[in-house]
Formats: sequence, C-alpha cells, structure tokens
Amino acid sequence: MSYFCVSLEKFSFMNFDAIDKKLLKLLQANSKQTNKELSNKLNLSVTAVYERIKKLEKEGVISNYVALIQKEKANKNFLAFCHIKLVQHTQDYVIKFEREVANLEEVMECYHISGDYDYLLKVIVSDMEAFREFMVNKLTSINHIGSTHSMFVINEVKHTTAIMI
Amino acid sequence: MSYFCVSLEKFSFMNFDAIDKKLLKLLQANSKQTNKELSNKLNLSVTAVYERIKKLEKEGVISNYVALIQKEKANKNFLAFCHIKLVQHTQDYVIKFEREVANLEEVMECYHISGDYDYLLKVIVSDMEAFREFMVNKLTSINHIGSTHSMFVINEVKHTTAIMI
DNA sequence: GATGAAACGATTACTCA
DNA sequence: TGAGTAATCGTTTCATC
Repeated sequence: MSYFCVSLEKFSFMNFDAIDKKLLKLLQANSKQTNKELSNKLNLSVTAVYERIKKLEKEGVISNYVALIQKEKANKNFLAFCHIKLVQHTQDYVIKFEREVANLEEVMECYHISGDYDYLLKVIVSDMEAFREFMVNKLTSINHIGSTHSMFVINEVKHTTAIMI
Repeated sequence: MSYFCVSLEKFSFMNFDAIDKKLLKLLQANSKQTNKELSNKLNLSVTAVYERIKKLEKEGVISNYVALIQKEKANKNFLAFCHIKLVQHTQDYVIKFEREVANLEEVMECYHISGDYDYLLKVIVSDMEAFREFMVNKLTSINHIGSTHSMFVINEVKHTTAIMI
C-alpha cells in the first residue's frame, strides 16, 4: 500500500493505488458489504481490506457512512433550485444569511457562486404548495435577500454521491 | 409500529411514527452505529430497532448505505454548475443527451429543469484546467448541445444527503 | 500482507405482555 | 401484534508471523 501526500499551501490530497481506488468505489456504491465480500472482489485478505479501510477513515478520505433514503417515499417529491442575490455584501449580511440558510431543513445544498446571482440553493419539499410556503415563510423572511429566481426540476436524470477517483 | 400508505395515482408515500423519523435521522447522520447504540438513543430493544430497519429497507425507504468521501482528499476541489440548452428537443436528441451525460463521471447530478435552460448539471473536477478539459473534450462533444452557461462554486455553504422527514 | 484467535454485533427463535 | 431475552452465527478486530 503506497501513499504519498501532495501539499500545495492550502490543500493536500492523497495519491491512491489501484486497489484503494477500487475499494473507495465499492464502498461508495454500498458500504454494507462485509470485509469478506470486499476481500473477494479485491483479491485481498480480510485483514488487508480492514487495514486499508481504517487507514482511509483515519486520513479523512472516508468522512462518513450514511443511509440514503428515497425521497419519493418520504413525500419529498418536489425539487427546486433557487438563485439568490443579496441586497448588500457586507461581512455581517453574508455571515448571517449563510447561517440562517444552513439551518433550513428544506435546503439540502447551498453554494456561493460566481455569476449574476450570489447563491444557488437546492431545495427539497413535498409539492409546489410546500415550496410556495417555504419561499414566503422561510426563505424570503431572511433579511437582506435582494432577489430570487427559482428553477423547478422536471426530471432527475442523474444523481450520485460517489466521486470517482 | 403503525404504517399506512397514501396512494395517489402515480406515487405513494409512507407515514412514519416519531420513532421511525428519529431512526431515519440517526441512520442518515451515521449508518455505522450499532443497533445497540440506536436502541439506547431510541429507548427500544435491539430487536425492535433491527426489525424497524429491516422494514424500512424492505419498503424501499432506505435505498442504500454508502461511504461519503471528502472531495478535497480526492483532488476534486473544483465544483461547477452548468446550464445546458439543447438545439432541438426531439425524443431522440433528449434520450441520447441524457444517456451520454449520465455516463460522464464528472457529472454528479443532472436535472431537466424549467426556465431558460433545459438542463442543470453539477460537475466535479480537480481544478479550472480540468474543467476546461471536461467542457471541451467531454461535454460539448455530445451532439445537439445548443449553448452552455457555467457557474463556479466559490464556497460550499451547506451540503447534506439527509432528508428530514 | 496473511493467519488465526478473541471479542463483538447481527440475526433468529422463543417467550411474554 | 409488538417487544424483550437469549442462543447462534458471522464479522470485526488484533496479536503474531
């Protein structure tokens, strides 16, 4: 198992051998596989698999293991993206906005982006009526929001959590 | 444990009791907790936890368990959103575009959306140069793309996979 | 990186309310 | 029907090579 780190001031990343890459791919596809199953797929001993995983966890490469749930079964069938422009961009406003938006459970993702708008939000709710509620009572009740522009998801073509290394 | 399904033509969703909601929240936060740990947090027996989880898996509420990896450690520090407009919207073009885009490993998410553009893509690569490469050699080599508009992520304010029920 | 033993958790059958 | 107890089985973990 050969690792080395490349450090360039602000960030550092690992270099992975072929086995680690395959292991990460397998775990990102299904983390409930036993080390025995993984050892078969990787042609390794159970212990070797175990140690590689522990190392990847310790290095912070694997940050967490989670259950993914089907949004249709959770009555969250409505997905929208909201562009947001702030009125002003003082430190205060920005920090306050970011904190409040991050606390909204309907907001799955929030990014500060380049371009015409300041932020892009991914919002998940049950239906259009719930989205209207969210906009009126939660999002636009945050102060300092200048304008918003919403796009509704008609169809989810692809959605993965797996990063290919 | 009381479940019932609400069916409205095209979709159906479960109604969850308070314990299931908490259980789903816990598993979405960390799926490596043992049933014993979960049983403590939920004031239930290990078996009761086990059976609730199995039921949620069988119903398809829990669709998968995955490892999440830190993109910084994987040298994938550059995140962008791409708007895409197709030249034409014939069935053929749409199906072909969607299939080809879904096959690109840089594309984490792809949505057919309302508004000025047809699609919104979330793209993850190592840096701006890799993004340029991706645009020139992969994305725009897909036929039928009319125009694109890219937004670069300056800062990730929030990113979660957990849906709150 | 492999082997094998000890520890631990998941799973199932059984029991009780 | 729904939850708890206890035995079994398989996996994780770790010391040793």
